[in-house]
Amino acid sequence: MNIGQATGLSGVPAKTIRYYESIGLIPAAGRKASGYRDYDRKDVETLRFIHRARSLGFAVKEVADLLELWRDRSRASADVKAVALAHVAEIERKIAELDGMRRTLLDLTRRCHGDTRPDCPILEELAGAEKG
Amino acid sequence: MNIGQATGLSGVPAKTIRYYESIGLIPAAGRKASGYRDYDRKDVETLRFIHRARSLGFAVKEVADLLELWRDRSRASADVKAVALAHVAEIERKIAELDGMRRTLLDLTRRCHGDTRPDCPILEELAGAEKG
DNA sequence: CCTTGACCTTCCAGTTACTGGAAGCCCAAT
DNA sequence: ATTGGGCTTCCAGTAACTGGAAGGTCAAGG
Repeated sequence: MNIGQATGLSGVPAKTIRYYESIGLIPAAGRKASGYRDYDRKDVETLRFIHRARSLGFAVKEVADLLELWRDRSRASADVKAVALAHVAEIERKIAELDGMRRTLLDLTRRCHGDTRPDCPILEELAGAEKG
Repeated sequence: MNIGQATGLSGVPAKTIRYYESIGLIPAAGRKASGYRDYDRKDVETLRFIHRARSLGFAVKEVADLLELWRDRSRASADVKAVALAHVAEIERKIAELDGMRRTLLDLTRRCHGDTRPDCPILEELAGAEKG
């Protein structure tokens, strides 16, 4: 099938599929006589795997690792679980960071009256607070 | 003062200060006879403002907007508050997205026994689930 | 006076993960 | 024959820096 079909079945945009090929995340697709890339069901399955892994926030490099684990029938499930849990920890770190920002901002906005007057604690804090 | 001093007082790395200058976030610094950039307390104050805004997750473009609001003595505090609240909403959107990933991953890892056996629900879900 | 080391300068390149766009070929249908 | 998609490659741009090379400046020590 053409790249457009693979896109439809996998959810990965054509441009992104070509990009993945260019960085070696997926092997170079076969070609038809026309020069068009040719995909089969197995290729689409791989693309779907990649699409899901990316949507769970795994970096492309991590997806490459997961693909390897996926193809290695002899790997221990503990290896996969370790990768997943490390990623969860990273996600939790990001959430904590964002939550800190959110709290600080909400605190600042609560103290800003938000009317037509010019004085604003938000800017004052950004300008002068010793903490941050 | 030299750029190194400005870095020490503002928390913004020298390379980043030069970068901010190159993109126009801050005006070009004055120069000494030697060609070294020369900063004063006001410059450092601006850099600290930028540093804090960035640490709260504002994009550089948004920081530029905040700097303008900061310098505009006649702006309404409501304008500043609107920017801050919009940013809070964006942060909350990101947190929700990350939390969704986290939940899914924790669900998968709970179902993976994580021992030396090769079968692993994590990879199986990535490979085959219809949802994701 | 000379050297040493820290600090400064500019410029180029790399990072992450795509995405947009231009120029041009291929294919099916009218 | 011509239209309209879909496909090809390649170049460039995005966000926000960061690393590194080559070389100028400055203050201190001998």
